Amino acid sequence: MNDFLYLRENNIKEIIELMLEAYTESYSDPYEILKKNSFGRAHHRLICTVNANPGMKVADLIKKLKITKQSLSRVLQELIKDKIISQSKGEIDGRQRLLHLTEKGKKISEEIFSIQKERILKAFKECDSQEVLNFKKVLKKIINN
Amino acid sequence: MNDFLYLRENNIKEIIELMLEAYTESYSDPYEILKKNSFGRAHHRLICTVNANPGMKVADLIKKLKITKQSLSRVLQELIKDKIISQSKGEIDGRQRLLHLTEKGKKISEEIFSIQKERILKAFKECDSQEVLNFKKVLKKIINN
DNA sequence: TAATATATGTCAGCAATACTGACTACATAA
DNA sequence: TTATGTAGTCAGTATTGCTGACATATATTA
Repeated sequence: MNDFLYLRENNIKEIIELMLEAYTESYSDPYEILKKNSFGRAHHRLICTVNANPGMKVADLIKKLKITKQSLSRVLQELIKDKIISQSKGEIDGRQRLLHLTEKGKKISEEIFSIQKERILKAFKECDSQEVLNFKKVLKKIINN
Repeated sequence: MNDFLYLRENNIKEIIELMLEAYTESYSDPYEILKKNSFGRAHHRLICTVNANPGMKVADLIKKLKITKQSLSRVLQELIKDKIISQSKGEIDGRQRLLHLTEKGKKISEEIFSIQKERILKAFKECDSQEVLNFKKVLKKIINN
């Protein structure tokens, strides 16, 4: 018996397309809230990433978002000016600027999240815990490469 | 016993961020091949979606990609001019333009896919069939809302 | 200490992707 | 026939991304 159908080209191709769809849907859900705050896709990605990695340095943010420091800078300075994100000097390496969400930033992040959560929660409620656990495990494997 | 930890806010928040990362990584892998053909992110999304939904109509493509018809048009016309995508008049409804990859389009799509596949295959090889099956199931649930 | 390397920031210009609004052409449906 | 739906187009603008060049502060190395 062939137990490796899940490694077949057609299955992988389908999954790659499903990931595009799931991402496009999930990250367009909070469009209105973002717009209300004059934020776009770039701000969203930045807020979400800093929220998940408090205290990360600028270089790491650039690597994760896969944009140049000049592209990052425009959006980051906007968010710092709006007091959504704060910077602190690295204690070990004083050249680094460590990024955090401010209280205001956390509040907006929660608003955004609460919208995105709806879709995910609805999906997860139709699944059991093992299925969601496996979903998360595979997601992580896709990233760690 | 609480079997619903997987529905908790922090878990969902983490997964939303993982989806952003996995998408960003997966869809930047084939950057060089796209660049070689003078294609960008927009062309990539379009090729991937038409490949997964041969014969889809323009309106459906707009809905899936969540862009305006004007934004779509520029990129679509480029791909039609380059003979990557072809249009045919709908047989039932003559107003529709049904989209297909040409032979050339299928070839490029395969090239792109073969690069993206590497990451996914490597991840899947570290998982068993049930885990991948569950991953796909949950992805689909996230989309169908 | 002096020279070099690293992390970050900034300025200028350009390219790609996306938006709105207005209008046209054609096919279908009422 | 008239109204509606599908697609295409033109013009202008906003956002997000890029490259190249240069500046500043801090850390590391010779």
